[in-house]
Amino acid sequence: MNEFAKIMHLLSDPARLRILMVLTKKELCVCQLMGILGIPQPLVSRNLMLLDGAGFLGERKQGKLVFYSLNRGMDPLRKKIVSLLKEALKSDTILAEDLRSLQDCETFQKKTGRCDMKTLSDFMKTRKKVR
Amino acid sequence: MNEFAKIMHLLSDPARLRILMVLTKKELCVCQLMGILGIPQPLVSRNLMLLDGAGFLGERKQGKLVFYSLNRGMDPLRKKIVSLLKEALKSDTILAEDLRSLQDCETFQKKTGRCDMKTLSDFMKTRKKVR
DNA sequence: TCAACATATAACCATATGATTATATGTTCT
DNA sequence: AGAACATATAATCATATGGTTATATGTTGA
Repeated sequence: MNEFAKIMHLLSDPARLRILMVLTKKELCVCQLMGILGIPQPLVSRNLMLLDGAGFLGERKQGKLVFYSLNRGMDPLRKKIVSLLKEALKSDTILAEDLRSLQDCETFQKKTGRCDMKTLSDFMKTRKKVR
Repeated sequence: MNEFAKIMHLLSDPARLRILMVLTKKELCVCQLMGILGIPQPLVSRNLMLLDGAGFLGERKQGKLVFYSLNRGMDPLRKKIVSLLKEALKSDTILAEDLRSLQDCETFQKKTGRCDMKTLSDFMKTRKKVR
């Protein structure tokens, strides 16, 4: 009961929901998540730790970067929860915007080959203004 | 996104989860819930209001008593959430204990025909000691 | 080794929340 | 109408949490 309540609480924060949903689509590092979601780095990190600690994520280090992704080996309950989230947020406007930002971030990186916080977050800011 | 996060938060409290799960089995009034869950009345009331306000419950007044039950007309999302809760808490020990208390409460009321807070909550206390 | 960078952790504050106590509302029965 | 009772609401307090700022850790490359 209490364990399940804790999972629900974990998923009661929009920032964490957004992170989880974006990671559903693609493995991402912290700086990418910052840029895509427009959330400050310590907050992204902490929420990643929380989601990771609850068994939802996996991580992979590559040099300076730490890539987070959906944990492949989630237990059935968590899998069901993630399915429910996807379904529930299928037509969510904020998530839709996040996924567009993800696209933009990818094309930017393909062009520039860069993944540094400053360049990326500056780019994402201008991008949001353009729209 | 934010609306969904609010639903998650609603379900992040053990007391509310217990209330919702017990109401899954049977329509109950506030005093019955008090006795079964061992939760003080204002807390039961407030949590019922919250669950009701979020569309999970229906209520029916009968004299002094207010009976709450699962809302039949829940939207598909909420129905899925409730199914998930049932599944997730299928073998939860606290819920199992609550359901036993529900049984005891029913047999007590069949015998005595009473549903008053004092008698019921006194009985439930002795019952818990007996076990 | 030092500088630059990505990420993690710590410290802090304002706010939100759950639990409790007290009180109000509303119903039944005499 | 008044007493007894069931439920709802208000007030209060301690705690937990999200957001922010500052700092620490760890990696890369000069």
